[in-house]
Amino acid sequence: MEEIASLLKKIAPEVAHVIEQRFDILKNIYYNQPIGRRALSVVLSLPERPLRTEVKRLEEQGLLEIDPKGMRVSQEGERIIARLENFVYFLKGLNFIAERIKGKFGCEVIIVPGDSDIDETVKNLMAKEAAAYLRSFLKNGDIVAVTGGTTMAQIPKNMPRLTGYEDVLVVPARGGLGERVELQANTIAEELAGRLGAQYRLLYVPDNLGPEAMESVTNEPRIKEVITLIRRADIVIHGIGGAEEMARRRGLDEKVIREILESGAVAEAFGYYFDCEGRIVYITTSAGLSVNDLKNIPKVISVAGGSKKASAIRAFLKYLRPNALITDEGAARKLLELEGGEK
Amino acid sequence: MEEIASLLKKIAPEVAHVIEQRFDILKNIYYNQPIGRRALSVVLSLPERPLRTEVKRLEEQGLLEIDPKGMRVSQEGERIIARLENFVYFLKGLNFIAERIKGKFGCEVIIVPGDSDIDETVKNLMAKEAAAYLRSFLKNGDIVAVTGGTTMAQIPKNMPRLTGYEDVLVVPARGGLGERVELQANTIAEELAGRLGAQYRLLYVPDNLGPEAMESVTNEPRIKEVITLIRRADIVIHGIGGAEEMARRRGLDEKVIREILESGAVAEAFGYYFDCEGRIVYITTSAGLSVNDLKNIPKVISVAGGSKKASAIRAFLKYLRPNALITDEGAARKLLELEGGEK
DNA sequence: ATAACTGGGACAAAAATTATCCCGGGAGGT
DNA sequence: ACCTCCCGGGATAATTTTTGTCCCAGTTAT
Repeated sequence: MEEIASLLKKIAPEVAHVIEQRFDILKNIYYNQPIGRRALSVVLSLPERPLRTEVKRLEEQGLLEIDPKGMRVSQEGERIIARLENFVYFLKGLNFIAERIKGKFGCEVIIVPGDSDIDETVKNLMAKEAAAYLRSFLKNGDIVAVTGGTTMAQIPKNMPRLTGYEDVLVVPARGGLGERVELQANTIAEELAGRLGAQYRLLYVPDNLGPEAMESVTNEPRIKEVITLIRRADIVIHGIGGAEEMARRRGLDEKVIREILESGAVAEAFGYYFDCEGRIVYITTSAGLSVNDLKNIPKVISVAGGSKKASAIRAFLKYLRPNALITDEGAARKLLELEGGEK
Repeated sequence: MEEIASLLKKIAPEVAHVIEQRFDILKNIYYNQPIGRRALSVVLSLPERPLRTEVKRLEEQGLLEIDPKGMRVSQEGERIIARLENFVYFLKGLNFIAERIKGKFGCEVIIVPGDSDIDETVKNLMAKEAAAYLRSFLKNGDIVAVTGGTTMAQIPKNMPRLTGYEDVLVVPARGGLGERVELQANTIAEELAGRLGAQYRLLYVPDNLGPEAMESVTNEPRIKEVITLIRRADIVIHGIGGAEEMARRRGLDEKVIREILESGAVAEAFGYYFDCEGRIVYITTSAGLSVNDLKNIPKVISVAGGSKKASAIRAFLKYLRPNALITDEGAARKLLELEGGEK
């Protein structure tokens, strides 16, 4: 596969673009179906007419079904998407990039093609990889902790319904995050447990309580029990955010935000803010997993993509080496660029 | 490889065409180098301007070197050609066709892309395959018999210079064929022996001698010895010709030609003419291997291509099942067509 | 010398691609 | 039962790309 990709790039480089583009189109239809020609042309930022020719070709190949409701990918098209993603991976030389990142940061690296800053559906690809990766070693008895975020929210949706994981326990890594419900860790934990046919426990603790309020809440027996379970997690899957974006999404005070940013924060994970050297510069008061606990957790999986997040990812990786990083092409390329520029 | 080819055909069928065309171009430059743009446009029957754009692309990729003497393929280009041929094989679905022919005729089938009726260089591909196939089982002590013909003539040229075959003996399958010297069995035997570093014995006996003349010639001790060796051959590599074409090339009388054709002859091999059912309808008087001897020869390799020869190949295969058939796309497709039409 | 190649450049004609409309129809919300 | 919105498909004109066909200067083999 890898060899053919390089062969193709040599003999017909323009062709690579065509294939990548068709993959993008197919993928975007798949995750937005049914969708119309014009709406699609907007999300792909591709002129309508060229899109139309492309779509027509795909339809002729039987990969697309197209009726007055809009376009959908056919069963055959679905099968093609998976194989195509794999091929595009090599076509873009992502295997090479993954190898280099692995060399620099010493963790497993999985890269999906695309840039989630430009194309929302790329998050689905990352989530699918995360789900597949989790599944590859998940066993009964494991405790899985998850965080919130847009990419994390896609993981349950990209996990097939399974059986045989009745003794798995899914928990949120930390308390409520003041985000939209569907992006909260609690929601994601519950949904993931649903897909796995597993148990789940939730943790409702507001962020940024005062010290004594926090104390009294965490001493509630039922809450205390959940926190204990969380700290004993075998697997953590978490997102990484940009510092400013996350601070705003959590509705922090403008003053606090300025303070955080002035201290050099670029990344956020688990409610901790990191500067570009991976130093902790601010902590959101919250219940659940602290980053110190991470060292005792056998399997840490970081999931984050988008070229704008590259520096955040880099900062977090400097703080902690996870077992695996699942990211996208946009972030991966930028990450290498940042690293290369420094050396 | 096969899977990627089918993937590519599904997702971007036009691309397949581009790749096949570039392969054709590269291949034709390789076998005719150095060659100019215009001359190439003639042998490819491709308009000059499109060819020019293609050539420019290939040059940009470093596959072509291009100077005032003409175009040549670079070292990298050479490496690409081999890999590309293999890929084009699957892209054209020749694996599938080979399987079907094998099923119908029960012999190994090797198909190379292209049609030697249209593109002369395809004969080189067949010859290269024949050479590689021969090499795969040739061992010291073997006697190899070869016939004449345009495709056969390319075999020595596509055989690398080898050592370790000092005890191999290469002989012509039959006496002189009244053809141009470079296409005669004797010449080919000598050249092949040269490449292998092997021994060779030649056989100069004119075609169509009268019975008593033939008798006296074949009783010559030295000639008799060679004929004995030929009959003991372990491996025979032979071409198959169209009946009319071969009769003319041998300079037979117009009257005889008409007679042969009227008896339904479509194919020629070893000086024997076959009708479309594989029955022998005419025999050129000549010394050497007779088709009866073929049954005692462990390894028979038939090499012939070009869509116009499909019916000749079919006729010969009905007469005798060789161990392997090495042919080209044009003949293979036509062959299946003929078979399919009958069933 | 000269004839027959070579690649590169130029340019008008033709073809394909592009952008941008409009139209009739069905779905979903009201 | 309506009304509105989005759907695919068709049409058209402007624009870009591709195509065919020259000529030219240099190189090589005769």
